[in-house]
Amino acid sequence: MSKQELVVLGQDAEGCCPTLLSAPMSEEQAVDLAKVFKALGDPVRLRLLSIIASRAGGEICVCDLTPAFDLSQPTISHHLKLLKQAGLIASERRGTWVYYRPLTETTDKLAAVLTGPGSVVAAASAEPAGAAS
Amino acid sequence: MSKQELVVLGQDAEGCCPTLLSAPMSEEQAVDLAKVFKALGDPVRLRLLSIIASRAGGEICVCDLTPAFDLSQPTISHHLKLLKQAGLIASERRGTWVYYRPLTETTDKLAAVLTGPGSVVAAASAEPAGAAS
DNA sequence: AGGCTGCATTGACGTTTCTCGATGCAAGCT
DNA sequence: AGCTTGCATCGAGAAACGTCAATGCAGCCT
Repeated sequence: MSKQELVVLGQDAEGCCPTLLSAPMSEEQAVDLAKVFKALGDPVRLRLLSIIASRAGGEICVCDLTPAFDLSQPTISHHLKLLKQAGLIASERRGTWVYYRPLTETTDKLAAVLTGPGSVVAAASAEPAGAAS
Repeated sequence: MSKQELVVLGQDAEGCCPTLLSAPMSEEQAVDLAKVFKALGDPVRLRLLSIIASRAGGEICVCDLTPAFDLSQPTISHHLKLLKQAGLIASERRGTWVYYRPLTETTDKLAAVLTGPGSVVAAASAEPAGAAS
């Protein structure tokens, strides 16, 4: 149970105001947030996420994902794992195939964190949705 | 002139729709976006940015920044450089001191990119502001 | 059962990143 | 001029990361 999906980012432990820009953040907060941003800090993972998220049905089979890259299958699998651990996507096995779908709660929260108090985009509500298993 | 500040993210070369989640992104787009996210993918830089951005006057001297961390001065300087190259902060020298200030255009655009079409936070306008120099 | 296909895990290798002490440079001081 | 202070740059060493071929495992199909 050492490498679980990050649930953080949801409950802002300190008590309030999910934002990077309005107040100095704690070391702990920073460490957790950095994990998610780090997951987004790679072109392959960014493209993977964008492909998964833009999928009409809301999910996509790995078998359709792998051929979109000039990379080996284990490499794609590795990147998917990191995205999953960051709480950005979720997976489900159905028969022989594994399907991935985006977790928009996480990206929404990230967007809120990036939105300063004086910003064009006002930080909308951002209620703590109960994280799934 | 090899290591300039990233201006990207501003003009979406392909033509439209600054979002990660509504359509697959090009390799080029992904590479540029990844640089910014990578800059945010470190706890120290995240805290640096949050301290800089939450500063009332809009700017802060490096001399006030360094003692906030258990790191050497060169290390802080290095992280500030990366944040600057990512277009997240800007610096100005005044006399002996160097002051840093946040570039909220960049974080705003990141937030927009992270906001999917069906999201709680609607992708606000996001008109292509003329990029500075 | 035996074999095949889809995906994850392992182990290895080269590259990048983070950190430091040492040094360099610019600006203000005596 | 010399000294001191604030910040950046330069190597160097350790750790983390991205990638691959090889292997493992689960679920189908004869």
